[in-house]
Amino acid sequence: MPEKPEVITVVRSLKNKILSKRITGCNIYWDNIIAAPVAKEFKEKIIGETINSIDTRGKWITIGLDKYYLLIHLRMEGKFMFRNKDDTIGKHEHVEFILDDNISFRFHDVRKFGKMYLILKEEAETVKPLSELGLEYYDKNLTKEYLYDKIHSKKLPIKTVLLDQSIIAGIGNIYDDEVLFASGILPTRKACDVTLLECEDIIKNTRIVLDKAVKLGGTTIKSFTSSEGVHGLFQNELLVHGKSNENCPKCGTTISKIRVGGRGTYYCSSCQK
DNA sequence: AGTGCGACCCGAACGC
DNA sequence: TGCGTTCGGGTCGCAC
Repeated sequence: MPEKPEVITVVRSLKNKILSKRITGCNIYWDNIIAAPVAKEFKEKIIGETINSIDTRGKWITIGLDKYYLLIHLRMEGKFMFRNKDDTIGKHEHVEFILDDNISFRFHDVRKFGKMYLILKEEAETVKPLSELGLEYYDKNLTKEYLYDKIHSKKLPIKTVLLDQSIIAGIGNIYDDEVLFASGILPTRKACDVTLLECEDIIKNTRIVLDKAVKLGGTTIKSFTSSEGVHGLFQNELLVHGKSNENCPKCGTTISKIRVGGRGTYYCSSCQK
């Protein structure tokens, strides 16, 4: 499930493939991937635009065109494929951009959960989805005071609150578990019971865990590959997520699995308080 | 306003 | 073996 480190990895691998190319054609095979504007309009507007930049904002890929930003969310299994213009469309290829070198740049998503928006550049920061996003994990403004202020009145579990993209953008289910383990905090603790000092720990560990994951090219579990043939290595570094019935690497206690806010959650009942 | 939950999807894993 | 059922994952939008 692409979270921030995986999205950064995808963007890195896309840069030398699509940057400065012009979009000469667009085909949409599953309309629901296109969140806005409607598919027909999306297609008409994007043709003729040049790809000037590629970046990330939260878990969104932000592709800077001439007049628009193309925003792409991979959700669980979205990935990109490069094919020749006339190659057969695969079962899970839902959107196709023809580039001016006759390469077909395709969005592949088994679950069809991915989303794309085409938004006027000047509106990008003020309309959904980017307007709803909180701070990046590396943002200097992400301080313990910021986090404490955002969460100290919330009764939801800390795990759930860290998944809230309007507070810190980019943490998903996997890194959430890892950050809370590193911080020694039970995922079920109410956010309002988390202290200022613990907020500092959470931020520090978020930076350590996500930076390391970025260095290793993200986590490859299930079907995530950043782009064709690109595999991350961070799955080897996971300490608790997906480790139910294995031993805690710190104390040897069996790792527990529960559901928190509907999400599979892994933790050590001895190390996390 | 804050919170909870169904919808969106379909392959894999599971149960019988 | 083969069938039917459940699960998971991020985000949106609706209901309370």
